[in-house]
Amino acid sequence: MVEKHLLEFLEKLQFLISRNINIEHYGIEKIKRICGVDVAYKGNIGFSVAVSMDVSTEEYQYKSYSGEVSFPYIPGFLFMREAPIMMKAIEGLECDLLLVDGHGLAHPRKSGIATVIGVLLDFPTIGVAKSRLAGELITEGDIVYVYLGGQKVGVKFGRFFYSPGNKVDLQDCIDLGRRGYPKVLKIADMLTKKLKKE
DNA sequence: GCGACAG
DNA sequence: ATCTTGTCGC
Repeated sequence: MVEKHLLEFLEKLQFLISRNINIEHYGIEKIKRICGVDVAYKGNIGFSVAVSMDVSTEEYQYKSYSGEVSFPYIPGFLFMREAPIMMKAIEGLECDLLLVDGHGLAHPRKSGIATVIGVLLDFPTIGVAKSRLAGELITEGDIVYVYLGGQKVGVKFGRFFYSPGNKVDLQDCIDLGRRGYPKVLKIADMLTKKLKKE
């Protein structure tokens, strides 16, 4: 159980982080290497895997980290549970853009796990989630947007949600989403589950 | 009070 | 996320 005063404190940190987001166009086409990070669990042990892949050759390398995870999963506070071990797995890998399993701006306080990691590392990140956390879906033309507080904070392609973490913009999310579910995340998910079995 | 709720 | 077999559908 997590005390109310701690969550209120964490909310303040999230507002601080959200005020430090840099929304700017990156340009998906300029990416040489792309990274993806995911986590799987076996009881209270978390296994995180970060995959770095060359966009043109699809050659990839990965790094993993495992350790006890004590913070519980609380909607809106996923970063406290997974960001620490995700960042350990990412450490040392080289890439231009990092994809995080979870939301970025499409969060109640515009501070999803992809945003937290992006701001802490001062690095370009995009959150890719499998389900909605906040906001409403509005279709405009051929794009389904996630609206929150009257502004577009993400997009939905197929069954996946893409939202800016840091140093990218909605257009980058659209360009990424149109390419289908990122291979690096698929590989990271696969490795993460394989790792916890051994 | 009730429903919603990333992984 | 995880617990879990077969099964309906593209």
